[in-house]
Amino acid sequence: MDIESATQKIRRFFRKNKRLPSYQEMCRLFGFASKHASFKLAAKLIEAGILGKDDKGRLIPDRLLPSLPVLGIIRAGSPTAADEQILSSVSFDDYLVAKPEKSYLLRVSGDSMIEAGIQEGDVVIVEKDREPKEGDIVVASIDGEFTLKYFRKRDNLVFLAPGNSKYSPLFPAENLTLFGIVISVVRKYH
Amino acid sequence: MDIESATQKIRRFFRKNKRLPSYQEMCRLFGFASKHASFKLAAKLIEAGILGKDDKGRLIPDRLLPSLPVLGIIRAGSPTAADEQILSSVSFDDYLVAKPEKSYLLRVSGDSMIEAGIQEGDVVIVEKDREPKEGDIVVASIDGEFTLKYFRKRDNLVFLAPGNSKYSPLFPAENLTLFGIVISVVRKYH
DNA sequence: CATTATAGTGAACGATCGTTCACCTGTCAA
DNA sequence: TTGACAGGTGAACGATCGTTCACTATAATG
Repeated sequence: MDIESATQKIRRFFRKNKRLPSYQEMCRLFGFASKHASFKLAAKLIEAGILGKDDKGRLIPDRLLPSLPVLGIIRAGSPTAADEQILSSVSFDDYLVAKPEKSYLLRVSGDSMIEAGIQEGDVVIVEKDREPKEGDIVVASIDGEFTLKYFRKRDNLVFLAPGNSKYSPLFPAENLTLFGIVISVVRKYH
Repeated sequence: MDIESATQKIRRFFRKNKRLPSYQEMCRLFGFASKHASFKLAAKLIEAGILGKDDKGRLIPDRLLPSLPVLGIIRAGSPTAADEQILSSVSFDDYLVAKPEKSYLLRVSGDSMIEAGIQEGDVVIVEKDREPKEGDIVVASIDGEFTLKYFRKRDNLVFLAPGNSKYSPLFPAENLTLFGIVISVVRKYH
């Protein structure tokens, strides 16, 4: 049983059960008859940095989580491994949603932010209770209308600007309520 | 100890340790002196659908995972809970990356796909070993140049089209190698 | 051939696991 | 005042946990 296929099997187990297998379960997973075989294999995985250990000796995932390789574009040539490893080990959940208790998702309808690269059908992650800065994309209700727009502030004048030259900026006549600022955008093609 | 604050503490533990606490650890977490108190509290959380149980009696997360509310835009009015719950319980990892073993990440440079809503600095998730269909966005090497473009096929003529009217379509003179098709896009603002 | 290393078996240990049971409070309604 | 009940304590159980040790089988090396 080589390390790579073992990693793959453990990863599959972890994705399915949301936890790591015990040594006993690894035996079923790998076809071992003895727990000690799993124990030694796990030691190798720890050595390889794929698994880790708790303060109290329990197995914990380390580089087991979907660590997609991050490639960089070199102008001419094939894609090569990028030096930055920011995304490689972190889950998208942690990467995209900093404060899950203050966030919600919104499926975008309309084309008012299309020049900002936000299309119909995209999902935006919105964080509440945060002071918007000039240029942020915000979810707002302006005079009863509910929209996704740029937050603009010019000489103490606050208004909402669309990311689409077909539309005009919105100046609040009566009421402007902010429901949060957009911290990330997600799009899925297939 | 009410259910909500217990859920919050367990969620915090799970995010930190990538696993659920044992009843003993819950005692430290909740300030209990007896495991049985944790046991009964966990029973309530299971009743509430927040936790679940394994085939073998182990605790597993159910609705504990970061379940961001998905809101929908009603034309006039405040955002309300959307009927679709696709995203609510699924992690972004599972949502965005269908086949992690065949995927990689690419940080986008350049503006050649800006009209497709893909900007400089965005991260695209690319899946390898997949036959591109007309209109797919692909990562390709054309005559030694490495790019992100639309895959076009017209009357058996294959070429690459940019998502930016400033640029022209690229017709392969010698060589066209595909490195995968873009299945999702991720952008982070803050 | 002998030797060393690698991989797996199998038994055993103390610790921790989930679970059950009996008991001890308070609080609130009858 | 009484009884029921919910919430927490504490001890106990068998099962499983991680870990250790001694042993076997196979392959590679000299």
